[in-house]
Amino acid sequence: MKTEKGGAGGTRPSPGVRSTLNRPYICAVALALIDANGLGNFSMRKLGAGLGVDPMAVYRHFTDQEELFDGIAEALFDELDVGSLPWDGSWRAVAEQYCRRLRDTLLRHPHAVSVFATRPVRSPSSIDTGVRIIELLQAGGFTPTRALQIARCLREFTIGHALSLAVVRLGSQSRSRKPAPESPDYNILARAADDTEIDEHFDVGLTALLDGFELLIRPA
Amino acid sequence: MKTEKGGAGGTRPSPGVRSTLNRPYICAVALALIDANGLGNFSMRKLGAGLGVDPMAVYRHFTDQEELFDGIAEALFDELDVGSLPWDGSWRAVAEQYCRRLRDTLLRHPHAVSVFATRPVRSPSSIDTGVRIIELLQAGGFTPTRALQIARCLREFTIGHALSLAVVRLGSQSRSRKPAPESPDYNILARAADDTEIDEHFDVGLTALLDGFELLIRPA
DNA sequence: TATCGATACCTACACCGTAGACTCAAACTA
DNA sequence: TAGTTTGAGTCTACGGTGTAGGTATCGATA
Repeated sequence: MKTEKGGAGGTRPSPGVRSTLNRPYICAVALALIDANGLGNFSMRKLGAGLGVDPMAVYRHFTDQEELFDGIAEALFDELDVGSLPWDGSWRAVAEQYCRRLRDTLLRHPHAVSVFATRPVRSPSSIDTGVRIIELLQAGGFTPTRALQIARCLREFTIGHALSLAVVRLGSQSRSRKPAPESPDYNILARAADDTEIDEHFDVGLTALLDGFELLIRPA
Repeated sequence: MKTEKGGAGGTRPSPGVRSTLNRPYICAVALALIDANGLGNFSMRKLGAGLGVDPMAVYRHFTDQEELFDGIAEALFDELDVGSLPWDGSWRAVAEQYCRRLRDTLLRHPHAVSVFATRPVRSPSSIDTGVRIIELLQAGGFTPTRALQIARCLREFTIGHALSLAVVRLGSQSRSRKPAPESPDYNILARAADDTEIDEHFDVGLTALLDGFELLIRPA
């Protein structure tokens, strides 16, 4: 086991025998492992195995596990494909689509949501997106300060929602199930919950938030 | 070191020489350790040391670390003191105070926010609070389904905000600082950020959210 | 006093992140 | 072409982790 194990490189020159590892590819494999086995079952050693490489090889490309996780968060952000947002439309359309895509992307990787939620993403494309959204909000009539506040609120609501949903979905596979309707524990909360899909409230919250922001520039 | 080490019990009968461990006390010590040293430096062994007890003693009271963290989350929730919320006031007043207190409590324990954010809290007092808030929302004119959705949105926004803020505050102690104003990286985002305290937007978002919800029962 | 249950202790195991020294082939220099 | 450098990947090893399983000790009960 020396030089075969083909497929270590994403877009590297010599495609034949063995291209070198690179950050995006390592992140993609790490994310796939987390998706498949859960964050708790992820380790640098298993990542090495998944890459067909010595565990320490990863440390040539990332100083530590923390930095690897930063890379995974950036990969998740890139999966949004912000470039295809309706940048020509209203601030509201962009904000809505941005939040929806962020939510959908995160929920596609429920085991990795907490990785994304627990660090600030500072990749160029992420910063650039932030700038564009704020410019759009300013063009829509918000002050610079207000625009920044709104952008932060939207992001935090969306991440909070995705994290909460991922936690509930993954937890209900192994944790306590809900009580039967005859039980005294079947209270008003449970009854309402039975009538409500657990993820239906995102639209409600997002709309409320956007409506509320609109009141700031167009008072009723 | 056998039977002294006084102070192992919170509100236990025999206060003299050595009372037994109990869940609330263990959680309180664990939380204090996390506050002091960070989540990454916490371990069951260090908890044992902090309690003045063998590390395995904790396993008499919690089946594993996960369950201990569940207990910590419950302890954080209890710190809210939901009993003293203005339950006689409007749904809006209660919702606002609830979110504010949740936020303040979490930010008092920045290293523990992710512990709270990554599990559903199912303690009786937490469930009871959920029920009361939903009843109040229904009394305010929302349908049961809508009430549940609103409660979830408020909770998720608040947690998302607290998590994001905690991450930024803790991260900026050791991570990259912001660029100087002359730098080409000092873009519109950084400029707006300089004029905006990082935590000033919570009120903006919360107000927008509540305004938006109000539109559902009192259309403009 | 004898018994028992709960509580805390101890040992040990498998696994973790990663520091530091290594091999070895490709790339550059003379 | 011969010699050298560089850098990716390997190997070993260390101190730490969660926790399973067995043991000792103490208070309450019979």
